[in-house]
Amino acid sequence: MSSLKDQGGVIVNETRPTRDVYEAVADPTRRKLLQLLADVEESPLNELTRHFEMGRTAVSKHLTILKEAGLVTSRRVGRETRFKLNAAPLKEIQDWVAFYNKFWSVRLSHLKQLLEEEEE
Amino acid sequence: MSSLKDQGGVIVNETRPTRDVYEAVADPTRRKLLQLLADVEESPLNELTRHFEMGRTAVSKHLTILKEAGLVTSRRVGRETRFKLNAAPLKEIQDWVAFYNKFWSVRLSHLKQLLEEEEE
DNA sequence: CGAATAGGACACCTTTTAGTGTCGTCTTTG
DNA sequence: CAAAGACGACACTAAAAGGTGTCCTATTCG
Repeated sequence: MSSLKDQGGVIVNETRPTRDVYEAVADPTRRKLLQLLADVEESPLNELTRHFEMGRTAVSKHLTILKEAGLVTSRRVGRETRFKLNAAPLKEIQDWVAFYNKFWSVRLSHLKQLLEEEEE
Repeated sequence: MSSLKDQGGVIVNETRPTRDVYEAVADPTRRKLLQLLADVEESPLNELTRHFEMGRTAVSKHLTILKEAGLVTSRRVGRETRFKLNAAPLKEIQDWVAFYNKFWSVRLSHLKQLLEEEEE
């Protein structure tokens, strides 16, 4: 499924993302996985699973989804599969949310005025 | 339904969010709704529905979810219900994603080196 | 007033999600 | 080399998500 093209180089672990990054990040378990991988920079499934109250299979599925979104890469090392964070796709979310920044700023300036008028 | 507790406070249109903002934003339809509301600043269900290829009921459900996440507020005006953007809860996402910023920055510094070696 | 418009409230359906457990295979290690 | 460890691949399940259509009530408007 995911082609491992290692041409001289660097990561290239997956075909371009097949899964919406917003969706990938919607689940708390998956956010926690990203967090864990941010700390250790590489970790096998077994180790990751230890931090959750669910089975290995479930965690594996979550990691698959993260991979589909391009948020993690994996490589086999001996009998274990090591996962690694790839935060780049999160840029899409950052750009998206940045647009709305102005709205909650504006809102705060209106707020004082609002409070002096009334409440609903 | 939604209690208006104004205890010394601010905004206050809904009981505190009962729905994960990440989840609320995971659906493309709901992101488009936020977009639409960003443009017009207030719009009735009927008008919003016009921009989608789904029934009024479906759009209404999406708006309910956005409300539960605190991302929109609504008020009845005559026979219509007008919805309004409240972007503030998105701050949580912004803060969250900001943390990962450093990871793709690091990546970018590797990129230049990468480009000088080859391209795919 | 009566028709049309806007929308809430359900009941219902199909697909996806998020889990589980089991089995087989490869890798390590005593 | 045999047992244990780490996974991938299924098959399966319960619940949630994302739609639909229908009915009923308020509100507007000719």
